[in-house]
Formats: sequence, C-alpha cells, structure tokens
Amino acid sequence: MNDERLFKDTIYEQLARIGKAVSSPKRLELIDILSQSSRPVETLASLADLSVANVSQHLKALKSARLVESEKVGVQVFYRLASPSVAAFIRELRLLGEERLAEIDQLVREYRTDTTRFDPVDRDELLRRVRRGEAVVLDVRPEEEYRHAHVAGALSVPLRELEARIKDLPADREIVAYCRGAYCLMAVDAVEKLRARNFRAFRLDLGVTDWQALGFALESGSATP
Amino acid sequence: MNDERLFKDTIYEQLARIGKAVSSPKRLELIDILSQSSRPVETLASLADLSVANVSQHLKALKSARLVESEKVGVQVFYRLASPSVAAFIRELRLLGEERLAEIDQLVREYRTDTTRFDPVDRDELLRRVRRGEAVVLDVRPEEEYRHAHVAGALSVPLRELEARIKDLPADREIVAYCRGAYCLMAVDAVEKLRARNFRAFRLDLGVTDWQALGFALESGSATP
DNA sequence: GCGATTTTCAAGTATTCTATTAATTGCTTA
DNA sequence: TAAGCAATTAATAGAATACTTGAAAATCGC
Repeated sequence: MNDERLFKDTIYEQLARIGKAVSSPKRLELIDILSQSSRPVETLASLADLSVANVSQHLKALKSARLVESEKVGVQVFYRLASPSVAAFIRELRLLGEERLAEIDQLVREYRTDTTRFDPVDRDELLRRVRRGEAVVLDVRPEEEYRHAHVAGALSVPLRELEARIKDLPADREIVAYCRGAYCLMAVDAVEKLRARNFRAFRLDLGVTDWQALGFALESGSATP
Repeated sequence: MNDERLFKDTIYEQLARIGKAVSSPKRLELIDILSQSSRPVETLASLADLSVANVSQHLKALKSARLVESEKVGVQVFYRLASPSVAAFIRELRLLGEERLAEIDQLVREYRTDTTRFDPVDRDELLRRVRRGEAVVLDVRPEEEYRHAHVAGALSVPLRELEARIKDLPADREIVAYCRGAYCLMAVDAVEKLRARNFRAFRLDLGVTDWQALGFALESGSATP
C-alpha cells in the first residue's frame, strides 16, 4: 500500500469517528440537549429517557470523538459541547435530513397539530420585523437554557411562568416567541396562550443555533429585571 | 411511551441514518470523490481501492440515506451527490474534524512534505488578490472534474499536461493553483513545477466546495479555448 | 469517613459491518 | 435476438461492534 492510500485511509478513518459518534439516535438527542445548555449526567438521563449508566456510555463515545467535554461542578459532572462548531454541525445534519429525508417532513407534518403553521405572516417577514426592532422576542425555554445562551435582547419568560407574567408583556407590540427549535412545541403553546389574551403573537421555529446562523447575536447570562 | 418521546425517537432515528451513512471511512471517501465529479461504479472502485461489488454495497448504503443518486448512461451507472448540500455537509464534517481531532492535524503535518506551506503569502492575502483579479486561478485537476464544476474564471490545466502547456501561461502574472482540497497534493506539484520555471505561483489548499463556501462562484462545462 | 454522583465492569444479547466470490440481472449494441 | 458488459444481489463468514443493564467501584465535596 502506497503512502497516499495510507494517508487517505487514516484521514477518513479519523473523520469517520465523528460520523460514528452521530450515528446513534440517542447521541444525537444528547447533543441537541447539550446545545441548549450544559447539564449533569443525571439530568441528561432523565431528559433523554435513558439510564444513568447508559448515558454515561454514550457521553464517553461523544467525548472520545471530542464532541463534548465535561467538568466537575460540586458533586456533579456537567457536560457541554466541546465547541459551538458542534452545534453548527448538528444543525447542518438536521438541515440535510430535512432536505433529503422525506420521512422527517412527513413526521413533522403529522405531529404538528398547532395552529401557528397557518400563520399569514411568513418567517422572512417576522425576521425582518425583529431586525427592525418592531417585535419583542420572547424566549420561552426554562430559564437555565436562556441563561446559557439566548438571542440578544430577548425576554426570558419560561412557558411555565407565562400565565403569571403575561400582564407584564407589552400589549401594543408584536411578540415573536421561540424555544428550542423546529421540533419543540413550547413556543406554539406560548403563542396560543398569548393570542387567547389578544396579543399579536407569532412563533418562529428556530433554536438559538438557527438564530445565530441567520446572523443574530447571542448573549448569555440572566435577564436584567 | 408518550407522543413526544415517540416523535423524538423517530426524528433522531431518521437523522441517525445520515450519521450511519457517514460513519464509514470508505463511504466518506466515496462522497469526496463524488463531490469532484460524477462517476461510474467501476471508476469509483478503482479510485477508492475497493472491489466493484463492495463499492456497490457502499453506494447502496449512501443511496438509502439519500445522499447519492444514480443514473444509467449508456452501459454504465453514474453516481452523483444527491444535492450540493451533501458536499457542504461533508465539508462541515471535515472542518469539525480538523478543529477537534488533533490526530488529523498531526497526520497532515507529517504527510505534507511540500514547500508551499512555508509560503510567505497567506491564504487571506491570496484570496484578496484573486478577488481583485490580480492573480490567474489554475485548476490542475483532471479535465473531467474541471468540467463538472470549477471556480468561475479558472483555467483548466490538468497536472499531467502542465509541462506541455506551461508556455501558454502568463509569465507576468501571479498564478494561484488549486486541486481537490486540503488533502490533495496536485496543486503542490504544480506550484513546484511552475516555480522551477520562474513563475510566481502559489497554492491554495481549497477544493471547489471550499471556494464556494468562501463566496466564489462556480461554473461548469469545458474551458473556452 | 459519609453520601451523592458518576464511571467502570462484566455480561449477555443482538446486531451490524465489511469484504469476497459467485451468480444474476438488465442494458446496449452488434 | 444474442452476445457482452456493467452493476447488483446473494450467500457467506468472521470479525467486530453496539446497546443496555445491574452491580461494584471510584471520585470528590463536605
């Protein structure tokens, strides 16, 4: 075997490590969870519906492909994505899947029973309004995820607290809610609740990584009260 | 199991199909080959050092993940990438690998014995000159790959023909050569040959997909003589 | 040292992957 | 319509790997 072949074989073998890491559904789910916020093992286990030992194994696999890192905080071990590029890569994977795999489209169509998809306002128009500052952006994910990273300028109103805090929202402005991304329905819920109270509310099915890819800045840290 | 879990499981299972498709070194290599040009099975087999039957299996796997498509042309079956997004995705995979896997860096460093890496001119500067039209861009890949897609305005001078055609190149202009990408050394060879004849030649270690990602337009079709 | 959390281990089962040879299919073209 | 070529499929075999789980062990803060 000549040098060049050996070189290619080795390079592709290395690249395949990443492919192997993302060839398991559960590991993809873990990466998605981690792209919202860093998490201790136990939480990951419960979010992904796996045993702790099992998650630990999957995390080990992800770690050996250098896609995640861990850090001990107190008694827990927190995992996080090793780099923002990981989230960007998984986003590409998801986009490719949505483009090429009709099954995904089908699934999403069947599962989404929400009303926002009949919105008369399309995504581009909403984004334009957000860019112009005409609309208020609402992050309805749990506060922890908001703290980890959110669209710059967005308000944090976790879905669970929406009812209680709805009176503080500006009734005269358009509201654009987002959550974890296209497969997450928290923002749909939020919009329905808001509309019931006569707010002009819309959903954007984007996660923070998607916002970022569209050129929006992200921030981290708590909301200023 | 509730609806949401079922939905997630199914979605991630679908996305993992793509992960599985790119979890094999040989399939990654095949995709890379196809990102240069569409090819019949037999050629793929010889380029990737595999048996025809084996390539056929791998192609089947890629096809079932909708990453490649095939078309019968005459007596042969030509395979091609199902969409430019596939090449873009594999590029992201490669970039992530280069960022995260030190092994790849190491390998490339060991394998590259060329001199161009000591170039005093860096990539950004070269790109600037190309954008300004100050430099001639040379595509040194086989003509077939040039025909499939090349950087707009680039000259096709396959490495094998370089010696014969060297006299037609402009001696007074800077020459920037490229080939299949970072792991391909044809452009290195070309630059060395050109410099031996006193041309001011440089290498850019970019493949067409990389050029495209940098905002350069691609063209296809034969060179105008 | 206690306790909580996480990792490792061992085991079992199942599955999967890759590559090869041989046979077959399906086209093209003579 | 038959010959010839390219590609696919089948059958096989062995290796390798993967996933999960329950129990034990390690780690580390307190």
